Amino acid sequence: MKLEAAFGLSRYMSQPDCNDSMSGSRRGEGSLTRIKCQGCAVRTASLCSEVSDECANAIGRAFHRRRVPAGQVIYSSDQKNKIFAVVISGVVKLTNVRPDGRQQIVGLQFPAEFVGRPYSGTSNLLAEAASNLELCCFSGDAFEAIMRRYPELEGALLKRTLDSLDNAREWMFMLGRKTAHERVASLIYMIAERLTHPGNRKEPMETCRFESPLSRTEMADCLGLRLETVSRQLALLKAKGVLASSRNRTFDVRSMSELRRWSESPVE
Amino acid sequence: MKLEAAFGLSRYMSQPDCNDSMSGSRRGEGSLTRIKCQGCAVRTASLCSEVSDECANAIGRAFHRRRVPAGQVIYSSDQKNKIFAVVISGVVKLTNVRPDGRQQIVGLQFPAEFVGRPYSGTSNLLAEAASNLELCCFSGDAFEAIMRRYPELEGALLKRTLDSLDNAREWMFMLGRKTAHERVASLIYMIAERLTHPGNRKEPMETCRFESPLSRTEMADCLGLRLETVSRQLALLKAKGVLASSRNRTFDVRSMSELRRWSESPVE
DNA sequence: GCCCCGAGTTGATCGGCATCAAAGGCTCAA
DNA sequence: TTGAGCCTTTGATGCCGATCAACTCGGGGC
Repeated sequence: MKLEAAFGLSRYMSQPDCNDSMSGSRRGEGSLTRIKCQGCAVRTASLCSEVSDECANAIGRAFHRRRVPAGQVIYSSDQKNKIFAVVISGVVKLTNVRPDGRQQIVGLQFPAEFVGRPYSGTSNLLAEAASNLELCCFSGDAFEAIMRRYPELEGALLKRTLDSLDNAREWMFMLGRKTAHERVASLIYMIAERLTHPGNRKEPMETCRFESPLSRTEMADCLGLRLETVSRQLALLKAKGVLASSRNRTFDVRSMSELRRWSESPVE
Repeated sequence: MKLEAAFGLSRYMSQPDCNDSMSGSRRGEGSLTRIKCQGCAVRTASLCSEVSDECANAIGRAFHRRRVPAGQVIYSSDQKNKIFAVVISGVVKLTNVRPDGRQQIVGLQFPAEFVGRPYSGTSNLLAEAASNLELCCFSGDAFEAIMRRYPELEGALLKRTLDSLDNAREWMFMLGRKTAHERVASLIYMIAERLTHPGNRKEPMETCRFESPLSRTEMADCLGLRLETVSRQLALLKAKGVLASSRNRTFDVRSMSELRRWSESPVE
């Protein structure tokens, strides 16, 4: 018997704010979590995999699945009710937006990664669905209660936050010191790597093909460039044979090693 | 009787690698930590203030004080023995350096802040003393042992790591979207704020004066600019009356509110 | 088929910061 | 006092990416 069927995609409603009716607060024996999470595509890579069974059960009792269409806001700093989530599929973008209209994408959360800001900080970020999403969501209260009860969860979050910080600092180098050509190559390389190996870091395939979660404007907002510049640099990479010509959002990487090389050498 | 005297600056040796002889592993009753940490300038703001007495005692038993002269490396990614520390005084810079010579400063750690990367990640950072430092140091083994024994420490670290991530993301906006003029104003504002209010965030004074921990080259490496550009933008800020003319590393801010305004508006 | 609309591409020009160059100022030592 | 060496400032010029503008492409509605 396939347990996935009972929790498969067909059960999700298309309304963005509807919760899966099987989730919620019904008290469960230990095996409930096992059943609920069995079909989860990211269960071996997400933070749930790092905590004790008891903590995992508490998580299993509190989450609800949610689908979010591309473009919809997941949270913004001006709303009070916090939300936390693990990305099941799709990509979340974190944007720093200013009153004068300038904006910078400061983070992308891929499947198995965590979304949300515990201990409300000073940051002023907007989290949006870059593509259609499936999320494993927690209300702020529920998640914080679990965190207080199971400090090990803080440890798991700490590891992931440190990884995010490493990523952010790598990105800072790009924003401060790389040329436009390197930036575009870096972004495509990063997306290819993280889309094809969610959660863990393996050697990437030499060729790959994927749908970009980002438009040209969004790529530019990631890279500190304008969309015209992104477009030109993509044309250059195609001319070099690193990318194959394909439709707008479809990327066809012919050589990941070449792409990586271009992402680190300033000359054209 | 002044306890500070017993642990005052006069006891520090000038050799960078010498440890304070009073620190170390002598088993202590609860009050030992209280005595050792009593004179600590950052004890109310650092992460030690957020943990239980028992955990604080374990920390108190494990640390050693260390002075580090400006310019010296604290840790680099190629060395295996890890180190962790709380900054007592001075500023630590975290630099992302590449083989081709390009570099970007991706973090500054001020007094009361934490230095070190638990759970060794993928990042390739160099931590150096930007100014003369006093550190409260832990060996990698000692610190990780305490962390395993007292998970609450992970919670305290999580809070600080999340704050660092917020800071990094704010900095990413600067690197991606601000003009040279805004960048220089942002940096001076940030340094002034953090130097004059170590640890906590209050409204800054309208005027202030401080010694910069950074040379022009280092400021440029923070901002993704060249040192000549930094110099020109500083001249502009002086011409506007936001900064008063003073010697190279002495900054004399005449109006923090004006400085903040210039750090957010793209026009000159 | 038709138009419309938004996203992306390509071209022409502009401007801000980098780059190259030289001079000023401070510290230290002889 | 003088000169060396380093950091910083200031000036002249050039280039990369921004900006403005026109065009192409593809999809959807009628």
